Amino acid sequence: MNLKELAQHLNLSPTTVSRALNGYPEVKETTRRRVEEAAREFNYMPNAWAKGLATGRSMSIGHVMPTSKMHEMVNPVFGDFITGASETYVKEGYDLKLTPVDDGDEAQRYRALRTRGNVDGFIVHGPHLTDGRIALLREIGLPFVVHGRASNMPADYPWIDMNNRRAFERATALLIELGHRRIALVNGLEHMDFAHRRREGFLAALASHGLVPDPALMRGGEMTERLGYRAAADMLDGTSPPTAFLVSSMVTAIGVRRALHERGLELGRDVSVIIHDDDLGYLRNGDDVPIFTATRASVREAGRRAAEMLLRMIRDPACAPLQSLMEAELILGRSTGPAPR
Amino acid sequence: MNLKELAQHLNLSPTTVSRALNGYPEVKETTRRRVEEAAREFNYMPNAWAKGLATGRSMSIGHVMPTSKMHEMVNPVFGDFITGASETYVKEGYDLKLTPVDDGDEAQRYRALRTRGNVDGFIVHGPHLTDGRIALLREIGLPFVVHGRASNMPADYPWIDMNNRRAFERATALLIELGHRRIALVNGLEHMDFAHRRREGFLAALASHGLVPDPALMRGGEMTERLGYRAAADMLDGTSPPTAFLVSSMVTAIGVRRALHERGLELGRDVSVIIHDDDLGYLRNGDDVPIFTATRASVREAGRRAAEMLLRMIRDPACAPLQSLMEAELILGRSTGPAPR
DNA sequence: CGTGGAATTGAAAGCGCTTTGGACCGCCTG
DNA sequence: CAGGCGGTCCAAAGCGCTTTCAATTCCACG
Repeated sequence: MNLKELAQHLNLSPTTVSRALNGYPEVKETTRRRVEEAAREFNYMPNAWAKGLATGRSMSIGHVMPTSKMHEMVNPVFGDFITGASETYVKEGYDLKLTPVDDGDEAQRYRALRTRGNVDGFIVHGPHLTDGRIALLREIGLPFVVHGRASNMPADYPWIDMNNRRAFERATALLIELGHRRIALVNGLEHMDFAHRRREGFLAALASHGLVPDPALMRGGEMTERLGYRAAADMLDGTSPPTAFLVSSMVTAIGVRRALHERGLELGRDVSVIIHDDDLGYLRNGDDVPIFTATRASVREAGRRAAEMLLRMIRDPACAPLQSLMEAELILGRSTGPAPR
Repeated sequence: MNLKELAQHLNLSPTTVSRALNGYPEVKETTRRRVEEAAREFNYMPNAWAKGLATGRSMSIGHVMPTSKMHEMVNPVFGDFITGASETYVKEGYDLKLTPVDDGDEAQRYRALRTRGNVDGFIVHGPHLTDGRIALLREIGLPFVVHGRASNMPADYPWIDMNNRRAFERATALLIELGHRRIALVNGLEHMDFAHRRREGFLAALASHGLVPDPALMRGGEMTERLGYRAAADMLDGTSPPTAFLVSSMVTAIGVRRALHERGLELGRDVSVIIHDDDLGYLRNGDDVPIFTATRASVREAGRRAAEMLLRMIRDPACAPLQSLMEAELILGRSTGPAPR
């Protein structure tokens, strides 16, 4: 059943039916109802391609995930973000188009999505400190929102981010107040912007308490269980082991915990750990009582909001670049305690 | 730059240019080259909407994720599967369209995707033992591939699955051979087909060794860390605790490990654990030496293959339903050992 | 009653591509 | 030389929708 057939059934012109269905004001209320009813009855739905062709809008959003950075991107964070974004899209009638892209032809690919006209906007995932995609997308001229920021770029693009710096600064300060002096940082890959900011927060807190950072207690890498295990193992077996860890992800912290257990150390008594918790659906930080003390911010919520921002910018192209900073909450679990003497 | 403009530049008709670009035989070789060159030069790409409208093919595949089963679906397995599928799609010029769907209007939504004509096929995620989507999709008439199977349905639809039954049967047999008699199963949600099959495999192995399953040692649920912890804690504190665990996921096993450690039990010595390992990118089961003894099958590879099957069926609609069963490999890690006496 | 403006509806021209049904040309065959 | 036949190319008709512009109807009002 297409528009023309539906119109014939109703003894109306396609014009009127189209208008009725799209909420234009110049159609009589009774006609509109008649049309809507018939549309429901025959289960009519406009053909997306024809509509896209006629309107120039595609009603879909491109999420481009770089595959060479796969380890970083195809991770639960990505999944949860996408889910959040989808919740918004589905409400507004948008679709989500996922495009993996090999690192080389990134520009090529964005342009293709543009000129083939099949997305109305982009979400950019996993920005680096310096990230060429921002200039590229601006040049391409389609609305976009970056999940995260790129510290080394002029900050006049649209983004949504969690306040990584503040979160890690607060967490570090908490550990210091608990008496810890040798605090380790197990971070993500530090060319990624979020990890860089976390480190800044960490360093700022140390500095403001007059502590000198020890390079031996800072480690960055892909946030795997293994990284946590290795980093913790090395540090704990070192000459002057840390009494506390700041860990960038739940998964990594599990590795840290493994190293602790292996050495007969008890979490929260012998060694304190604070993690950043993205509040992922399937990897919860305890239920009633959090296992880990954590800075927490829902990445799913970020996805929802990013999508809202993007849609708003699509609807109103004149709109200034929207930006949004989310604060993490600091929640107390059982993994922190006063520094052992 | 659109087709017409390109044609004018070349002093050709749009017809010829279109044919040249789409590899039709009735265009002179020199003309074709001229056209291709110009297309490259002006960076011409056909408008996807127009093309879709004209051809009736959309060059995109729908992945529908049910949001009420979110906990099960939006998990790393889903992410890795998608990644694998994308690798295939991108090679063949397809796009991946992600649609979350509220449980109620599932049928509605599939139909909408169909009649609005914006996908050429579906991948079905997370089949239940009895799953209405299969009949629905068949009725809708678009090609589809199910990731997993639905045991209670006639098996004449296209699917790709891992041999869950065999994997768990082998794993159980291994534990029995190591002398274990009280073996616990910490499974996924057992209305999900994969979990059901795993349990069958587990039971079959017990039976064929003359062992009687103990309901107190079987638990199913969402495969979270917490499930593993709770299940293990309860069972270990019970009247006759198990000496070995069979665990359906890496994440869950981490919870089991936590319970063990808390009780001063050592993995592989006091208690053996075998997991199923989906070989996820960021949650590896060790590197050189696997931490857990595991049945392993790459879910990403499954995604790749599922996509290939689907594309083949799209190209050849007369093609019989493709089906593919992948075997898991059993890898020995450090989490298993002879039963303590 | 006539009239102008608002309300309502339609005809038709795209949107950018594919594809059908020729047209034209050169060349081979009988 | 007529007829036929590949080899190339093009004009034009869609695909199903939106949107501009114009037509028609309906009323209120003078």
